[in-house]
Amino acid sequence: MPELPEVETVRRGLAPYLEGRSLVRVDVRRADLRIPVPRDFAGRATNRRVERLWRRGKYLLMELDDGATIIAHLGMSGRLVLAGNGVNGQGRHDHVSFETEDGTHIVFNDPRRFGLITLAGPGDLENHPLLAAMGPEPLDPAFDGAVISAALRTRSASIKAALLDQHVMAGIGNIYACEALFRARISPRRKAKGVAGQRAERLVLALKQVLTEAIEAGGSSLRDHRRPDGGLGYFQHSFAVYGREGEPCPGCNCDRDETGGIRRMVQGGRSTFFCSRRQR
DNA sequence: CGGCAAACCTGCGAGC
DNA sequence: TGCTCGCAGGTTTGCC
Repeated sequence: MPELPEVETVRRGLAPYLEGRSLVRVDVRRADLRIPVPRDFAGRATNRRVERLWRRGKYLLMELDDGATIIAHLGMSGRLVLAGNGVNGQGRHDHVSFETEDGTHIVFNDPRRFGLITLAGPGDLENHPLLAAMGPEPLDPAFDGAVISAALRTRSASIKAALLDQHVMAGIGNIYACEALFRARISPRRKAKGVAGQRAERLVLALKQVLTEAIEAGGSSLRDHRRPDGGLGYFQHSFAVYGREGEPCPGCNCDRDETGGIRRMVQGGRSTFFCSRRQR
């Protein structure tokens, strides 16, 4: 499910229930996620207070009062939801659950188990292998044309592939890569190193805008994404190209013919949606 | 380094 | 109704 806006939506939804609260009970019902939940996970998290719920790229991070940090990634199908919204903590794919001191139950549910929950000890987060090499946050004010140009300058891969590479920048997935390239009018086939100057400026602006708008809309609910309260995001209604193969291009209104309309191609095994007339 | 395919795992919709 | 196929928002690994 989750790219940066969806993870940020989850963070915002859960923060009021977690920040400043102690975890009085932690249950691991299934530990064989993408990387195994550590054996001592429940013991190390129980009776710790959550100081801060924050996000790095697509990772949700729960900083605990002993300096350790719970690391969660939702993979393709993961959810972190408040119990009671169709999830009770006992379901087939309810793998980990947390209960806070005021009786709130939060459940990590992930049918495909591409997600993970683990824990970094005090001081270990910065060097944690999952996070250490991650690129900059696209919504950081310091993320600008110069930063993105420097990150892309050495990359001969396509710009679409570069956007999906979490070492280049953090949090972009297939949907927002397609949407940002459309807004920036850049061909997904263009070499990443060819995105500099004005193109880089347009791309930075497009990324910031599409991510911000998506967060404001509560993310995109296609198959799996739910807000922590069970509610739907609705940014999917604002997609310009993603999943719109065969439709007229909303930018130039070109219709489906030799050169126009929204087309789908496969890059690196992932679908790319684009308008070859508008994106160069 | 790059590009690609496959692997991880389950569910869903389309088509027959 | 029921089966098979293809596809899915992510990431890693291995091969050429």
